[in-house]
Amino acid sequence: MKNQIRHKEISFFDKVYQVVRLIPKGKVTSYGAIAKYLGAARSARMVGWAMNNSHVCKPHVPAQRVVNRMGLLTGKQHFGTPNMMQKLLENEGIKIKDNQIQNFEKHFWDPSKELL
DNA sequence: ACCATGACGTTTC
DNA sequence: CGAAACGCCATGG
Repeated sequence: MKNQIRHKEISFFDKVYQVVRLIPKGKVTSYGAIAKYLGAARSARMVGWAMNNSHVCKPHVPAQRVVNRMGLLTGKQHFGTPNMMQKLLENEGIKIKDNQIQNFEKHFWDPSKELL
C-alpha cells in the first residue's frame, strides 16, 4: 500500500488513525461516527478497513475503542486473540458482556461533538 | 477502467 | 427479533 505520506496529501487511513488516537481512555466510538467526522459518513466500512491496516501504523492505535454502532466488538478477532479487545476495554473501566458494551451510550465519544 | 474486498449501516423480509 | 440483501466507497490487484 502507499502507506504514510508520499506527497503532501494524507491518506484516508491516516486520518482515521489520528482520530482513533484522540479517543479518551474509557471512551469508545463507532466506525460511522469517525467516518462522519472525516466528512465521509458513508464510508464507515473504510474506517473498519483502516483499522485492519492499523497494525502497520507506528504507534499503538487503540482500535479496541472503536466498535460498531451498537457497541458490539465486531473486530475483536483482529487483535490476535479473541479476548484481547474485551480485556483492554474492561481494563479501561468499560463493562462488556457477550461482546456487547454495557452502557454504550454512556461511554460513547462522538468526535464530531466532543472533538469538534 | 474493472473487479474484489472489507473490524459498517440501513432497510427489508 | 434475526438474517439477509443492498448501499456505500477507498484501496489493491
